[in-house]
Amino acid sequence: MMSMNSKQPHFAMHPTLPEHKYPSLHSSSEAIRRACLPTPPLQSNLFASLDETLLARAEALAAVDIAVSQGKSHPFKPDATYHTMNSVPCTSTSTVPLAHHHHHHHHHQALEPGDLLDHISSPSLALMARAARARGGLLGGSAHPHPHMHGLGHLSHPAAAAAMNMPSGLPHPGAPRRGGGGGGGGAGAVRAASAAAAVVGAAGLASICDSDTDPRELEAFAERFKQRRIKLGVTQADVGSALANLKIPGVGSLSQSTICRFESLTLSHNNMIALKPILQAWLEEAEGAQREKMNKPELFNGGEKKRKRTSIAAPEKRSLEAYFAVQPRPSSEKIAAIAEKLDLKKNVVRVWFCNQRQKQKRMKFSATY
DNA sequence: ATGCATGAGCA
DNA sequence: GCTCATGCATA
Repeated sequence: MMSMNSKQPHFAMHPTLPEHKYPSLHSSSEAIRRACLPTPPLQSNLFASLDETLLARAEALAAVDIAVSQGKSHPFKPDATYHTMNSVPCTSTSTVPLAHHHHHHHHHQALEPGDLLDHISSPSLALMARAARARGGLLGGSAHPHPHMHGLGHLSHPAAAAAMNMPSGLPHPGAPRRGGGGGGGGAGAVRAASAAAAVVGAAGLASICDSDTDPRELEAFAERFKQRRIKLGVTQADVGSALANLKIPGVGSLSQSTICRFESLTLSHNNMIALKPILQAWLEEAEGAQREKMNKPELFNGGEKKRKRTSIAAPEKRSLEAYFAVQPRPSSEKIAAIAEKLDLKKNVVRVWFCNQRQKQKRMKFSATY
């Protein structure tokens, strides 16, 4: 009972590419908070059980974290906006990889994690930190052909793999556009599209070149895109649904969210690279035919059930952040414990951690220039 | 503009 | 069960 999608068949091509991901870096607030995350004073002293102790400490940490953030005037803004500005001479031509950054270090060692998370901890923490760092740091124009490290490489197709040496992007084919209600049109499938594009290369969209992978180029494009889009008087949602009209094989529509994220570079590097050619194609089309705007009056459905967004209250969120600082990847048991402690559904907590991790990986590099 | 969520593919 | 790309629902 819940979502039924099937609005359209998913394409079975998995483009997937195991690219690497770039460092994450979020910017502002997060960076700040991390930077300032001082040593938590640890004031909690009431423990009943191990879990309780852990939780209490983590929460205490959270409190500290908050205090610090607030002091800076920032409670905690997740992904901030990066804005790399252009302090760089932009040499976006192949060979010029940018420096990347792997700044990914947290330092909440002030409090011993091991201490906190007894079971999980110690060794695992080190490992994870390492792993996280390993994947980070690339991007830039550097062509670091990572075979694929963690679980990302869905490179399953030899053909695709062979075809793509460059960053292609879009990993999976399936499209989760269920429920339809909403807003837009729902039908797209960019992923497949990009796969196709990648494979076919210059067939339809622009071929992917080194320059396309340059973060600076992406940033510049995103900016131009937004500017021109606005000039055309088109909303993000309009762009999303209009993509389906491009009839690019495999490319369907995208949501306002995605367009927004593209413009603000709140997407992963690979995702940015995959979407760029598609949006560029739309932009050219739209500007070419600036006279007609198509609207798809395809409104439909009226009886789907709407998803209700669960909202995690501030206090709980703070606790979660504290846990996250100590252990970004809690075990199932740990998640269950946390969920119970915070009186949240386990799945909600699990998803929260997933999303948190994903956020940390978004583009928004802080330029290491 | 973002938070919470789904779902595909992979391990 | 994770990662990733995306999306609905919302503030």
